[in-house]
Amino acid sequence: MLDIAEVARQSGLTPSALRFYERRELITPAGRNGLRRKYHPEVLSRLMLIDCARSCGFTIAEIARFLAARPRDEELRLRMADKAREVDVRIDQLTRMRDSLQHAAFCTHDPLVECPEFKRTFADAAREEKG
Amino acid sequence: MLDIAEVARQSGLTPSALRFYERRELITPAGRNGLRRKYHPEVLSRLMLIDCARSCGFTIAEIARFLAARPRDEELRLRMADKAREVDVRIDQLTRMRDSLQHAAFCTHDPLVECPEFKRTFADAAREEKG
DNA sequence: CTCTGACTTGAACCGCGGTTCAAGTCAAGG
DNA sequence: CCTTGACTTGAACCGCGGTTCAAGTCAGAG
Repeated sequence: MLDIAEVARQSGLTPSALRFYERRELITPAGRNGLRRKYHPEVLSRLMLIDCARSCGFTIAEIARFLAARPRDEELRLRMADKAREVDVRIDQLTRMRDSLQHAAFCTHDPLVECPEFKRTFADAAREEKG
Repeated sequence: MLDIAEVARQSGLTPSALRFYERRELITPAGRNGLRRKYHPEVLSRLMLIDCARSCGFTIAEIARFLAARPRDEELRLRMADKAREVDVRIDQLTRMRDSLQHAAFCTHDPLVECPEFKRTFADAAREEKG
């Protein structure tokens, strides 16, 4: 069993963030030693999942619903499929953004935003949003 | 020239958001008609760029610095190259997240989070973060 | 048994990205 | 000229994702 400081150290989160996640029902301590929380080591992989989801743009509330999901929850399935499509769109955006950044890091236009190649990227993005 | 309501309509933002962006120096009206802002149509493509950057996880402050960039700003170039690498990592994360979501939408594990295929995804993510 | 210092709680606060509100201005139509 | 209603301002407020603080508890070392 791990205490909160150990979980914090291994997960890279602060104790206050862990308590905050608990209030939002993302994690639960395995038990207490007096007042002090003690955690199963498995909490660490759950925290990794949470971290990954957060950095993919899910809110805390979404993650909580998701973690509580059971296979019968058809509505949630639909939401997940929706989210998968959203994520796909974001992947395209990010891909263009990465290409633009790479170009911008070498481009000599002044100001950089006026670079025609750069502008084309966003024209493409706009076209895709409509089409 | 467009008035603020027209820019709002065409960009999908609210007038208050446009004024907020102005305070943060993301956009500037071309002039005023009395007190009322009037905008060049070009502001719309700038707003699309801003929107794209926002949805790629840039903060308002980052975007402001970026929009003001000139080719001599070597520090900014480095930051952009860094950011390109960060974005690349995020693309990988999102790709895994999309795959997981697609799987989860059909998976029958109860609870869904306990699905081994699902867990593998995050184990992969963890491994990649180290390597 | 006493002390210490890491833990506990709830409540207040923070920065971000805006929105909402009250009060005032003013361009355009009648 | 008068009204109207879309604009203007600054200031207060919002939800999110936490952090910080004050006050209290208590496990374990000495």
